[in-house]
Amino acid sequence: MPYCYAYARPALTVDCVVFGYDAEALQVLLIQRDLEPFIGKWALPGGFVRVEETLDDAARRELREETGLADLYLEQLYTFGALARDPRERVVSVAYYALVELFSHPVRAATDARDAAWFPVADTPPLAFDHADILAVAHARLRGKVRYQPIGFELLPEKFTLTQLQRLYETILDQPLDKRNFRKKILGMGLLVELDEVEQDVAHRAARLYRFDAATYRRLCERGFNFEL
Amino acid sequence: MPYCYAYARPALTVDCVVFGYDAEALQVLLIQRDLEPFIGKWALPGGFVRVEETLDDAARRELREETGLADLYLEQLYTFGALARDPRERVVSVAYYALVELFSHPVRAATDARDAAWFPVADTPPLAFDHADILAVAHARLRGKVRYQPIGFELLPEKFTLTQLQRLYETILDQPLDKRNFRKKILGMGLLVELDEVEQDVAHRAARLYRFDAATYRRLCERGFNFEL
DNA sequence: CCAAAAGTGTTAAAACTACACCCATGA
DNA sequence: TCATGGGTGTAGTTTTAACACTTTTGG
Repeated sequence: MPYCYAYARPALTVDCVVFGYDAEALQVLLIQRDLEPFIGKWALPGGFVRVEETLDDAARRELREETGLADLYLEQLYTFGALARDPRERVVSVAYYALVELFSHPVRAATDARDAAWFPVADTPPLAFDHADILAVAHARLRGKVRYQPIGFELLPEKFTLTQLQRLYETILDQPLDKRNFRKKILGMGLLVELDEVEQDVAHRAARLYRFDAATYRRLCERGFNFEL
Repeated sequence: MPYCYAYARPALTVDCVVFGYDAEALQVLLIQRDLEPFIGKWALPGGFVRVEETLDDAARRELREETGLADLYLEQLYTFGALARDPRERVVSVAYYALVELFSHPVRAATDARDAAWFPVADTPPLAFDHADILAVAHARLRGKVRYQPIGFELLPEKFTLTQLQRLYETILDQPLDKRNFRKKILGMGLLVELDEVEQDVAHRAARLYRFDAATYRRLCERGFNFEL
């Protein structure tokens, strides 16, 4: 035990709530623990923060190590510090949430994880630690944030149809949206580029594809533009 | 050094950004450090998290110890984990922000603090550590949150005039508001109770006093009400 | 030709913005 | 009686909400 301090210190971890979207429901990436405590239980990916890495770096490293995911939208969520979160000892955890396009990012279990898999947010298995609380906070944050930041696009492929986008918003906000009003509003912002492409392999009229124009968004933001709904 | 661990652990602190409002400007409560490092410099109140207390408890305890403040609106802000935040060693800090009615809560310096005083947010002395960054994040959060949560009332006395409320919003949002439109909107929400009292000791017509009706607000929230602007 | 989803405008109601004068009070 | 801020309404504009049919395509 070579690391000694004058006062007791809580352990510090990061936990990541990774959201994906599969045209049916909002999904969350869980790992099945291969370590005590809660061995065999499903949990959020995460682990201890090293003393020489930032919190963001720790979150990205743990995600890479435990699930194989890299290069995703990641943002700090909240820090959980209840006394009995972890049965072993006092552990404070900085939670992050991430958004990823589910299909183009296959996941694989690795370090400390027996398995890694997607579950519908509304229907997860029982989770280890206070991870159900963390998931609930993350879900609430996503619902709130999606209305005034264009982060929904992180959950879709680069090219998408307006109907896909609408379904995504309907799923996250859990309310139906009017098709014409939705299109008017979203196109009116001028943040979508209409592509010369349409959907493939559908048994009906193919929809036009669009992509989100991040450069224009940044430019508009500088001029005081606010994304909304 | 009786506390030893198998891996190195960052130290964990809390820091508090306490906002007040004095009819002129938004103020922040700072303490003058009486300890190394940054001895003599102004800083946010805060300190180490004890292993047997929650983060919220630590924030409240440090505020009480260093400034004498208790019973205020307190909310977690963000966790700061840059590698060189503290020149001594790796320290991760969970930042909180608090709102307090400035006049009825006198502050006094105490533990580890040579002095405690209010400064205009827009004109603080140079701050220790990364506390200027923390203050900036807290200020941005306050500006954002005040629009869709009725937290501005925490900065005013229990009984206030509509003009005081309007000035507060103008100060926080840093933009002028139209008097008639502001009154129409805020009264239209039905969250203010008109009292049978008016201002005292003013050299002109005395304004009616109101108070925020927290009970009604909670009731409306349950029915899906959303405070806005 | 049928099924399925794409795409497209209008209208009424509500919300927002801009704006100016009289009133009450104390000095 | 004057200076100071308190209190009040309306009209034009913009935004939002509700709503249904025709088109395209593949099976």
